[in-house]
Amino acid sequence: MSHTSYRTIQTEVLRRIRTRVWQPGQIIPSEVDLAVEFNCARATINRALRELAETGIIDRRRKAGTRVSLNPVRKATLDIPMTRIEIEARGLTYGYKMLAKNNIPAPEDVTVRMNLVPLQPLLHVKCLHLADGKPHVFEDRWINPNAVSNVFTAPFETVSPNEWLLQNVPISGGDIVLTAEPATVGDAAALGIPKGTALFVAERRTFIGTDTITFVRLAYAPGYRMTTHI
Amino acid sequence: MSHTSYRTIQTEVLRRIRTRVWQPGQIIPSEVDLAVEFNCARATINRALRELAETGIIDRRRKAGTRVSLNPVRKATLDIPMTRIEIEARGLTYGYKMLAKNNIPAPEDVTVRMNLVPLQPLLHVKCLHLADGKPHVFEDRWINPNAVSNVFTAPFETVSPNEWLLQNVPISGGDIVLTAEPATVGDAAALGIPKGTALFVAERRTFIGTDTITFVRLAYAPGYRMTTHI
DNA sequence: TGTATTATTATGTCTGCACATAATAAACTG
DNA sequence: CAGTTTATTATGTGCAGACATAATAATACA
Repeated sequence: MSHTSYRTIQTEVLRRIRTRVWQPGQIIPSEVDLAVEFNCARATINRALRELAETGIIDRRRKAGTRVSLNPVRKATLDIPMTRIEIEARGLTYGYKMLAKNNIPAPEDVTVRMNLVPLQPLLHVKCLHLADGKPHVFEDRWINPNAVSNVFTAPFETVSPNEWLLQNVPISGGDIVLTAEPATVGDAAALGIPKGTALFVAERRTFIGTDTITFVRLAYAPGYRMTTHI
Repeated sequence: MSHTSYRTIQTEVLRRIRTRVWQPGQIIPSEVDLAVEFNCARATINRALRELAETGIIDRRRKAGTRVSLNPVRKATLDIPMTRIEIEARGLTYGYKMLAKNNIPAPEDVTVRMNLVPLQPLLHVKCLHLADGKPHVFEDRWINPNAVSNVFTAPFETVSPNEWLLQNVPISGGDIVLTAEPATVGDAAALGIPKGTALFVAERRTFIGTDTITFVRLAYAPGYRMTTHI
């Protein structure tokens, strides 16, 4: 066996798990043993298994060894592109319209989520992303000017906060909450749909260090599908 | 600098990207150069950058080199646990109730999605997962008996298909579609909510090789939040 | 001048070795 | 025997070197 790549090993390991040669909860041979079996370096086995562990298929612990996951928590990867790119990737024409821009004290539910003091003034931008002229997603965003000093120079009349922030603010961490909600009056007006329509909603918080940069609620027009694969 | 781990390098690379020392679209020094700068092996730089590339922060291409992503497609990881585990992890009591089980010809929308011939008999199971006695998610599942020969022996009266399949069927892959839908009559009856309520719905297909094992529609009770972080 | 061929180069992967570290098992001790 | 200390061990990480491969740049050629 000459060409023993880490991918070959992954395939074989997956086959053994699928065919129950190695059963859920069971320990599998050590890296050293597998390296002997596959006639390769331990580093190669290590890489193969490390990547599989990242997907949740196997569990690894020092000294305890590697075992097939008992409670398979599969991990799927969601791609979070810029909205413009997402629309253009579907072959549709992207359109953008700013609906409102204010620098106002944020309501409490926003300041709580952003971990800021109540009534702190934040930049509030509402806008609409269009696909082939039709409303695609309604963006309702709060931006912390203290974390993004030059935000007042941003041309949100022509560039979406989504895009401007991605291009102008240092990349950092965040979290995302996906829910289904009935369309509010504001959603309904922006998207041109009846109030109460079931909407796919994503709420995202973005941090830099411990500061919350921005909080955004994205209400997608009916029919939106977020897809991923395992 | 003695302790130059790949994590240290990742942190520093991220810092340079955040602080615009390396700007979006710009090429960054080669692995060899960075190895010299950080006084470590190229393999260490390689690992640091390879992992960052997996998150979409940088783009790497042979010969062309490594550059900071111009259109950052962030990648978030969704955990897909067994429903029982998901509920118990929140400290709630898990409950399960089978609502129906039939071996019937599947409707066309199901056979299409499962890539099967029309009207093929499939095992249809409807059930409810409860959290602290309250409906949590309504599971409407179709199982291909040809791909899961022993499915008729499965005790779906007491164990959910979700759980039984994960424990008993070798899975090779699948895809997930997340949407928001108004509750159907069936959803409403199962979950005890008004028809038309906005529901978070996940549709999952699971494959073994090219065969579709199962197609499931999971309609979550109002208030369900799917969370992830970047 | 446009096209085909041939370097060149940065990343991709593998090896063999070394030491670090966390978690367990074994030994020890009061 | 319970509790603590001390091996032991599988994985985690790092290094130096080698060859593979894809993509570009340079060159040769028609």
